[in-house]
Amino acid sequence: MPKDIEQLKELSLAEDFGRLYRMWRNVVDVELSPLELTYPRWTALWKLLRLGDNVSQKVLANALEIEVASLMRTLGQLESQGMIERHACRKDKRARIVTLTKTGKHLLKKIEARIIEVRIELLDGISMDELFELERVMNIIGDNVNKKLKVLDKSTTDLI
Amino acid sequence: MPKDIEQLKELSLAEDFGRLYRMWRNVVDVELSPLELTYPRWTALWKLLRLGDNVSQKVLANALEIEVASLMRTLGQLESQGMIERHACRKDKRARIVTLTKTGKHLLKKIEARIIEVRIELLDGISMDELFELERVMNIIGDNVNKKLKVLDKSTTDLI
DNA sequence: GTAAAATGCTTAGCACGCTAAGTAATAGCT
DNA sequence: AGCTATTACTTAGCGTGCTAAGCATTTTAC
Repeated sequence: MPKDIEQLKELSLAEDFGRLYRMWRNVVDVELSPLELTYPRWTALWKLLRLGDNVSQKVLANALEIEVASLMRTLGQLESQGMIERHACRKDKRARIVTLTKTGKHLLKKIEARIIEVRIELLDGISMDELFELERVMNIIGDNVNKKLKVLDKSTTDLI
Repeated sequence: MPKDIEQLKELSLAEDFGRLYRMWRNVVDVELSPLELTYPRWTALWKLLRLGDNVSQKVLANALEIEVASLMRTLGQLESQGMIERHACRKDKRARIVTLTKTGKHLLKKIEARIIEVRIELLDGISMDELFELERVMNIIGDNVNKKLKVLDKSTTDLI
């Protein structure tokens, strides 16, 4: 897969990813700010619903593609807002199971339509095929990064 | 551009953007850590070189797609590392012009090859055409976000 | 020419990602 | 069964993005 070095120099793909992420989050934040919901909060609620509303913190963090440690703050906020509850798992006392409260479910119903509308607006002019292609290419990059990180990790542990 | 609502619900594009950005940054951080260079630092140096090494902080921030305020910390660090210098612009005393020092230029020469190698590795399996297509689609999303933000901004200032 | 608006920088403090280190519970090995 | 490694969570603190507010300078409008 030979590439033109000069073109590669002018790329700023990673910055573009970061920028799009921040911009997108910003739009949704503005949209949902009347409901006291920030981006990490509503995505957690949203994902929780889609996962079946009865999963451990670890499973939820994986689905959200963030670290468990990063999720803790958000879950704490949602809990004190009365949107979710956390209770110890019976089978595995280490794990804490997260569930939506009635309030949380109710809120989700209210925002669902808005979220979808925003997605449609922000993806205007892009076909589903182009979208899947976008995801495909991004997944390749993700895989490459993981491969690379594994190598880098190995090269440091080798020194021990 | 009609879209399948159910498919849209399962998307997590913004999260993917964020994840890729963090992962990519992480790889480069590990690669360049022996040189005391973090991601924002070397990208600033890199972009500065490409802009001609004699630009205001504002121009640099724009090129890096971040806010001037965010750039300040990084420039401060680079300055105290002796990589760049900032001096008042003669024509406009408000502006501060950023230039690479000899040390900075020297360092850039050293890392240039590494940066390109990493890009090639992380983009393995993706053709230049696919890459341009990726950028094209991402730009559309960026434009849509900007349009949307403009509308949202207007709708709040209208209330004043 | 001066008052008002805009611009460029700076500082201060927030948001949300991360890693590192610690604890309790579980799983695996002999 | 008991020792060790692993797992799930938690806490603490960092990094890098942001907005808000303030200052000095420049530009614009009258």
